[in-house]
This record gives sequence, structure tokens and C-alpha cells, in this order.
Amino acid sequence: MQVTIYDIARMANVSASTVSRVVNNKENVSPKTRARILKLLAEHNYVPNEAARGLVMQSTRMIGVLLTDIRTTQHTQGVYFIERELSTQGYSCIIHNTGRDQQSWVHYVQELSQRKIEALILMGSIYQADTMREAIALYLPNVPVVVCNGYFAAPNVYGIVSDEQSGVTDCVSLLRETGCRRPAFLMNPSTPSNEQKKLGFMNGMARFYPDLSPVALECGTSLEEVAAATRGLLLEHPDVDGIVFSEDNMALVGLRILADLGRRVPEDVQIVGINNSRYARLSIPALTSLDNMLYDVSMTAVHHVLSLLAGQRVSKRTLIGTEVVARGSTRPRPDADAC
Amino acid sequence: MQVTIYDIARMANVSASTVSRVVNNKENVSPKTRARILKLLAEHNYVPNEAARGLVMQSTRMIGVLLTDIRTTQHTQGVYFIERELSTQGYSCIIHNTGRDQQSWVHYVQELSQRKIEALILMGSIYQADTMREAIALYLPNVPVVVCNGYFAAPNVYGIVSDEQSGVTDCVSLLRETGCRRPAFLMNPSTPSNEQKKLGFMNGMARFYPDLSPVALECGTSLEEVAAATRGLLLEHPDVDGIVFSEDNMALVGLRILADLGRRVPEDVQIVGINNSRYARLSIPALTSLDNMLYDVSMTAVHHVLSLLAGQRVSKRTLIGTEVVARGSTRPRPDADAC
DNA sequence: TGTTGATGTGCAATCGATTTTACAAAACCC
DNA sequence: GGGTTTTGTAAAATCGATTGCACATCAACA
Repeated sequence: MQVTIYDIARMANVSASTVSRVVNNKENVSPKTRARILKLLAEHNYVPNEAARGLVMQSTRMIGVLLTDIRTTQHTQGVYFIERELSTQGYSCIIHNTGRDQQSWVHYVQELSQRKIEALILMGSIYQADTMREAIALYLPNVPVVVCNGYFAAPNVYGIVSDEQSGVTDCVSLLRETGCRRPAFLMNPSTPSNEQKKLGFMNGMARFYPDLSPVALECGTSLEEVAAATRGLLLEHPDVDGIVFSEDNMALVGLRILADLGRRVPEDVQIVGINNSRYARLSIPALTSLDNMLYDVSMTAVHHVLSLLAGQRVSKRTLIGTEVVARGSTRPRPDADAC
Repeated sequence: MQVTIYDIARMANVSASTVSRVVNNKENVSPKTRARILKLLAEHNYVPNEAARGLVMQSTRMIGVLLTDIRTTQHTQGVYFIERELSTQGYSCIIHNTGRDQQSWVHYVQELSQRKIEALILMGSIYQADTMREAIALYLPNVPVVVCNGYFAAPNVYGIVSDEQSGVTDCVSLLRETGCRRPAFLMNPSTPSNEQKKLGFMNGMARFYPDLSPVALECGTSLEEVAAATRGLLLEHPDVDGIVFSEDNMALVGLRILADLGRRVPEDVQIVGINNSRYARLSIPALTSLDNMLYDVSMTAVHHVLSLLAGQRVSKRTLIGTEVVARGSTRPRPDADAC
């Protein structure tokens, strides 16, 4: 094993306490002794054992991050910001991909409880609220838990939600303004937060297309499923000339399918995605997308965690505003120049 | 704090050692005592403190993962596979985005040394070999280090490299077969492993286009830089009718630019990317891409780590084969049906 | 010169586990 | 029933730190 505080103490002919005082830059060490120990520390390249320190200090400076799959764009972005910020504050992140299995999620909560994390951040919490509540109460009863784009009621749980519901309503509004006659909505049902988006779509339809019965369909996220669903949608509802997809990735597939079918975007059909991912700018045409402000959500999550660890109170539920970024896959707003 | 082994011992009127034996399912505990303790354990929801256990066991079951930026597609994919596999083996990953700054990288190595990680996985190691060698020797001298797509010589360092060099040569070969008259190469110089790709391109040119002087240019990865570089390339070399980009993301920008310029893909210009990312399938036309087998690289990394931790030897440098996945951004091979 | 106060250092307890050793009690054998 | 073996349990050391308290040393002051 590496050199310990005792090894240094022996070499310097002092006690471990003195070495500890030097390491932690405390008072009550004579300049001479301090210099001697400092030299030995550097020479032998001493690094404190965080586990031992944490044991006595009752702190680990570790934060747990649980997400279903880090490969989904939102999570990648979120984890990036969260890790970067927490790192600058001296925390380390333990990240686990929990997948869709609830039992597996509970397992990782227990795992993190063993490691005595100081806070937990959840992203894409697709599990039953009861299960999550119970697991948290059981294994992490006194640990601040911050949920990104989700929430369940518990004493130590705090939610941060980007207001995708009104965001999707705004998307419908945009379609209305750009002359879309019949919008449709295609969503992946396996993400619970997508229910909010659907609600937003329904609201938008009620408000901007009160005479139409809304077309909202569901499908999986794989290329093949989205492709089939899009084709089916256009076949069943030939008058649809605008589609809002619940995720950019799905919208990108939509663009492909429409090209294959010989339908022009945005002339024949307008396309809107959600997430405003980096690939939205790269497609042809570039994808109009609802920016759900992942940066703001992540930063708020970090802020909440740090505040809670500092003993400050934060609001139980925080709403983050969203914004529609109009690009080539929708027609320009008629009054675009007026703005 | 949570309930400890001593609390349980007191409640059961036994010593901590007995509780420890029950927790770890060891012998020499009478069935009666065992049952009683087991019940208390469950009732009070005891979870062992991993730090304390690690201290005496000299093991943390933590693995460090350092990468420049988790948002780059390769890293996201790699981290996903690595985390998932190591988790099933009971390890936790501490992941840090180190950015481009060398000092910051060294800082994180030290951080991980404090946490007494049992192994280190490096991805996208863009730093000077000397610096890395020195930091590892200083802070993690006895910890197995596995480098994905990179290598530097040190006693405890092992490299896994996907053979992108021959892969890019294969790309040039594909262009030759599909009738490309003058290929060019556009690369991002800030990733050292791209030097291999350039070498592969040069080899391909020497072999398949011995009479032409190779056109290989460099540019940054941002949309704007790639766009400008692509435009410049086509302006300066109007006869170029095939471009290999060092990354899919860059190739996707290339597709956009060519569309803007009114050049047809693949009829006028053929485009090849590297990574075979999930977005390669979604572009219009779909992107031909060199699959650098990230899954295999990650799995090999995990395998190496586990083998080394088990005291087994693994080869210092492992080469992973690559494969060109032909799609719509290149013309079909003339003998495609023959295969 | 003796008292006081400041300063520097060591001892020992503590954090929450594991593990070796030692010792009782129970079970076995003749 | 006495001796031996087996079995169950506790006490104590250990891992690598931190920290309150006691104590020694030395200078300053009356």
C-alpha cells in the first residue's frame, strides 16, 4: 500500500497527530517541524486516504447519480454539467446506468447507501413513485435527493422540472402561426415525463385548433419503430402537415422517412423535435426543436444539492422555462421580420 | 448516522464480531444467534459502511474513469458499456471530465489516488505521454491503468487501440472501388489518435492513388469551423469528389454544406465518416462510416481491468479490428451483388 | 526565583468495519 | 466421570486518518 501518515511520522520522529496537523495546515506546529514534515510529505509523495478521513469526518464527498441510460442525449448533457460543477466543489460522482428494471434501480440505491453518498441526483426516473419513495426511505432517509425532470413526494426529495408542457403548447402555437392545418404528435410512451408533453400538445390543440380532434400516437424509440409509426400516421391521416415528436432523435428519423416518401419538409409537412440536441442543427433541413434547457436544469440540480448540503432550504419543486428554437424544418413565422 | 454493526450487537446482546460473521455469512455462529441477528439486521435496515470495510479489507471496489468530455459520442458509448459491465461485477465507477487542460488531468489523477481506486481507465488521453507517465508513477504506481485508443509506456499501463489506421486505408479503398477520382481527408488535429487516421489515409493514397498528391487538411470540430474548412477544401481543390472526415459529427456537417452548395451526395461528392455513431444512420443520405468497434474496445478494457485485478497477465497493447459500413453517402460497390 | 501564559507535541479515543486469538461451554469418546 | 475435541462467542488488534486533552518546554513578568 502507499505511504501513510504513520510512515511519515516515524521518519520525522514525531507523532501522527503532528503530521496530520501539517497535512491539514493547522496551527500549533513549529515552523521547523512543519518544514521538515512538509519535505518528507513531498519526497514520499504522501496522499491521504479519503476512506479513512471520511470515516472519522463522517463525510465522503461523493454524490450518487442514477440514470436509466447515459447514452440518451439529455442524460449525457446533464451528467456532463453535473459532474463538471460538482468536481470543482471537490465532490466525486458515482454514476450508474440503472436500465429500465425497477429492481435493478433499487439495487443501485442500496449500493450507493453502502458508499455513504452525501446526496443523490436522479435523471430519467421512470419507475413507480411508491417504489422509489420506499427505497429512498429505507436506504437513504437522510440524504438530499434531487430529481431532474421528475418528482415524487418525500421529505428529502426535491424536483426540478423543465416546463415541457407549455413548451409543447408553444410548438403547436408555432405550427398554427406558420400555417399548419393539422398537427399531430408522436411520442415514446416509456418515458413518463412525455405525458407532460402530450398534455401540452392537447392543450395546444384545444387552444389553437379547437375544431380538430387531436392526433396523438405512441411508438418506441428505435429507428424501425419510429419509421413505421411515422409512415402509418401519414397513411391514416393524409391531411397531417405537421408533426411534433417527443424527442429530437425521433424527429430526425421522421425527416428521413419523409424524404423517402417524397414529402418535402417544411413545404408539405413541418417537423418539430424536443431537446434541441446538437444534431438538430446538423440535419437537412435543420430541425426546429423545443429547447428544454438541460443546462439550466442541471445547474439548478447542482445548486440545490450544494445548498441542501450547506443546510440551506430550497424549494421542493422548481420549474424551468423552455423555448422553441425555429429552424428549417418549419416554415418561417409570417411576422418573423417584425420581431 | 445510520445503524452500525455495534448498534445491532448491543441489541442482540452479542459482540460486533458475531454480527460481522452473520453479515458476511461466515461459519461459527449458532443457528439461533444467527436468526436473531438476521432479524435485527433486517428490522433496522442495516447497510455496511463500505469505507470502513474498505479500510480494513484494503479494497474499495472503485474504478476511476477519466475522459476529456463525456459528451463526445465515442466516450458516451464507451462509458456506458464500461460502467454497465463493471457494475455487474460489484464495482463502482468514478467518472471525471478532465477537459483539455493537462494540469486538470493531473489533478484528477491525484483525486482518484486519494480515493484509492483499484484501477484506472483512460479515454481520449490527449495529453503529453511524459506528463501522464509521471503522474501515474507518482500517484497510482501500483494501479492497473487501461488506455482506450491510446497508449504510453509504463509498467502498469495497458493500451487498447482500434485499428483505425488500416480502417481509413479501407475507406480509401472503398472510394477507389466506387470510382472516386480524387479523395481528400479532413481531420481534427486536437485528438492525437487522429494522427493514426491520417497515416491510414496516406497509406491508402499511396496504394490506391499512387499518382496523386494527397490532400489532407485540418480543422476544429465546431459546426462553423468544419463548414468553413469543407468549403475551403472544395474551392481550393475543385476536383475532389470524395471526403473522409475524421469523425462522424464532422461528416454530418459536411453533408449539410454540400447540400447548401448544391453538390449532390454521393453523385458529385462521396462522404465517409468515422465512428459509425447512431446518427450516421439518420442523415440524408445515410452516412458511410468506419465502425471503430467501440463496444469491443470497451469490453476489452473491462476484461483487461478485471483480469489484472485478478492477478492475471494481459497483453500490453491490444489491436481491435475495424470495419467500413457502406451507406448512401458513397456509391454502391460495383460488385456489391457478387458478395 | 517562582508563577503565569503561550506554544508545541504526544497520547489515546474515535470512526465502522474485519479477523486472529483465546477461552468458555457443549459434545464426544472410552 | 475425566479427558479431548468441537463449537460458539468475546476481546483486542488493525486499517488510516482526526482531534480533545494533558503535559512539557520556554519566555515573560512580578
